[in-house]
Amino acid sequence: MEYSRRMSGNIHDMASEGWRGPADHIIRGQIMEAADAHFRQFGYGKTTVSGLAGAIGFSKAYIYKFFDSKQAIGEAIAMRHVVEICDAAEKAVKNDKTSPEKLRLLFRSVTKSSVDLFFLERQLYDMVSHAVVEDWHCNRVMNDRMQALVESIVKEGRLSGAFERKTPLDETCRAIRQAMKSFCHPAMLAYNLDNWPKAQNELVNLVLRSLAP
Amino acid sequence: MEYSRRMSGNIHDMASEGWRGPADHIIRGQIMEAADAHFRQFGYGKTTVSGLAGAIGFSKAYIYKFFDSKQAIGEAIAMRHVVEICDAAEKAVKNDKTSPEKLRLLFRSVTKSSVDLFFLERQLYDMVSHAVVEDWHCNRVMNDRMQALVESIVKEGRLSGAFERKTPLDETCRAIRQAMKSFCHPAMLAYNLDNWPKAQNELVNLVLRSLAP
DNA sequence: TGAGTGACTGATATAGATATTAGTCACAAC
DNA sequence: GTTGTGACTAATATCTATATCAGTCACTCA
Repeated sequence: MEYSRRMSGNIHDMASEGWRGPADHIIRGQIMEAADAHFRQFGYGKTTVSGLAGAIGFSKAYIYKFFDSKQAIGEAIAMRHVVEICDAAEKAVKNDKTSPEKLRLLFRSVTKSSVDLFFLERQLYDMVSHAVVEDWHCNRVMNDRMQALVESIVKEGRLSGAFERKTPLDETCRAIRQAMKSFCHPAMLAYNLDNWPKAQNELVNLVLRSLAP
Repeated sequence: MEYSRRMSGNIHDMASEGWRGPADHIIRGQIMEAADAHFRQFGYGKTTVSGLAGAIGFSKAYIYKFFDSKQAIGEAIAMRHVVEICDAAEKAVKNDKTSPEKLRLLFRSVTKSSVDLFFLERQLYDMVSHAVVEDWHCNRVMNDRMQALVESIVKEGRLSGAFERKTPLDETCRAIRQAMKSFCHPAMLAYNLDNWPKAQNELVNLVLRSLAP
């Protein structure tokens, strides 16, 4: 299916909340493609379920054979973009760089993805913001993957001797993510649009100094 | 005057933007007291300039002999609370504690003040939020004072040998304030209400590790 | 000349009637 | 049993007429 190719991992484990009927039905993919296009063009609020149904040549009632609600469709689309952001971040750190470099690249990648979404696909950004602010399921997925990524980098850095080993691992990782929230959280992104590369670089420098052995 | 006693420093330098007529006129004080009470009770949006005027026994037109606009009154009130928060912070670090302790106390004080405002005076908090988000004048004042406070603590810590001296002072201070934004910025406060003492403590620990010589 | 105001305007908010929309269900066609 | 829908309801959004409000100004009164 078109849509599942764009997902990493098992799409059903991550995005199947609010789904109805067969998970791999072809119509589900058509609904999601239509939803993606409509959310991009009109935004989440102005998109109607009837419009979605019309776009793929069915009646509105049929949509509800595949999704619990309009929000469930929104979550599925938001999840795709959240997964894209996470995938890009994982790809950015999957190389031969040092642990400090990886941490730097991780946050640069996430912020870059978010800022791009903010500027290039504002309608989608607004929806993803809602997802984060209202703590949709996809937000949990995002947080878990980010936590895991940070943890793996810090662990690696500790093993290689690049990072200190005294502070408890979980505290360190929580604090790092908290520090970076002022760049990653949608509610803050708007205040850092002008000079985020410099400000973020300085913040990562601080984080790396805190990790020094 | 009642109101100026509650200010530290020169109130005219800080809050006189949008003022009209004599700065020390007794009516100005009455307007501000009425405004403070109305903003507390009804919020900024639901408070009317006519209501303010009626409360002190004058007509609405007279108010405009003292303030450019309703927002100017709002700024003056927001400034009072911003100044209170800053004063509390300065008081919290004016003791014989070590520099690391001071940094810890500084951020604890600011967050505490903000959270208290959030819970106890929600209407005022909403107004102060607007002031910060829309970058009113009082926000500049707040930022400048906070920057100065952080800088003085870091400088002192560097002199005493408690903090490292390699990183440029201004970069260090900017990064520290950026890191703490996820607790100080009104847009983020709501997401950290549940466990801010623990999360903030961990973040300050990280900052202090980054400052270690 | 300074203190104070009624009456005015354009912009904004409110309210209530109207129209869309999300979501369900019984049912038809195959 | 699977695919698909028209008709329905309750909730929500949109529209519009009305009222309120921010802000000004010419004016009065002392």
